[in-house]
Amino acid sequence: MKISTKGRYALRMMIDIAENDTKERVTIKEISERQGISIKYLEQIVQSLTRAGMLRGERGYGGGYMLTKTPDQYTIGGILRAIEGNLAPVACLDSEKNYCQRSEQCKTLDFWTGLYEVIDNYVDSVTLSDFLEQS
Amino acid sequence: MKISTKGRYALRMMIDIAENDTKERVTIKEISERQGISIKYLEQIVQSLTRAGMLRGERGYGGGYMLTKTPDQYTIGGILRAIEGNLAPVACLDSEKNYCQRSEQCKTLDFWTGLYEVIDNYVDSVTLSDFLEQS
DNA sequence: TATAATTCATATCTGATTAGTATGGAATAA
DNA sequence: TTATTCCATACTAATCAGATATGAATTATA
Repeated sequence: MKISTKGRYALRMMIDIAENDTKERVTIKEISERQGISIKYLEQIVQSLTRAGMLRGERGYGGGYMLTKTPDQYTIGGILRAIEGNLAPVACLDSEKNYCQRSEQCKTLDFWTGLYEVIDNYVDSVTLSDFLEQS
Repeated sequence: MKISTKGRYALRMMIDIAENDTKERVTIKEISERQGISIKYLEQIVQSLTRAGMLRGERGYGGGYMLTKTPDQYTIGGILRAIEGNLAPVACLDSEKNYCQRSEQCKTLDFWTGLYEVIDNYVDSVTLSDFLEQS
């Protein structure tokens, strides 16, 4: 029942980019130094984020990453799902692999669905801009 | 970000015992047949529950398990924690292994704490009796 | 045009965890 | 004394987490 390091790092990375977005493009190297996470691991994480359309990357000299939207348009739920897939707390609710034959008769399904909802509601109620200092 | 099969099975097991508690003691064998889970796996799960004081087991002929409290006195949170340990959604909040040095300066800690709280509140707001048909 | 800086794309490795089976002992009623 | 039941621990196979490694593609600049 844990969000992986990738999910946590993705959030820190997005905050870091949002904070430094005013200047030039933000490089992985910078982020790595500020956040104390290896460049190679960050590269992997950032790819999921760019593929999800959350960041735009530009290669070569002077390249780096930038946000594609304003900070208030990113929910934390969106960021986490880009990395972790859905946040279903039990395999039974994992739409990708449609497991359970018992779901018809299952007495616990409603309970798990309720848990899924409180999680989703919470993570979608917070946006990137909530992490930025208002000046 | 998943509750394990042990956690899910523990809940089904507790409901099963609560439903059949009126009669004699409930055996693992019965539960196994009704729930379609192997005896050996259930034995492992039930031990965590008895050690947590949630069930009382009696050995030998005519033995089996029974609840130690009334169904409304079991929160689902309590049952899950007996199996899974705490339900902290990130390692940073796992009190057992006190990880993070960054927690002082961490911008995301409050967010994760909030997620932890909505999860705990939800699972503690439901009790075993909510799964029983009122007759 | 060469070079350094950067992202992009995969492959590989290691250790931990999950999910389950197996083996055998201890208690108890018939 | 035997069948039935719980109790305790060991073992195994598969998957996942958490990275590291290798190298290609792109771009500004000297």
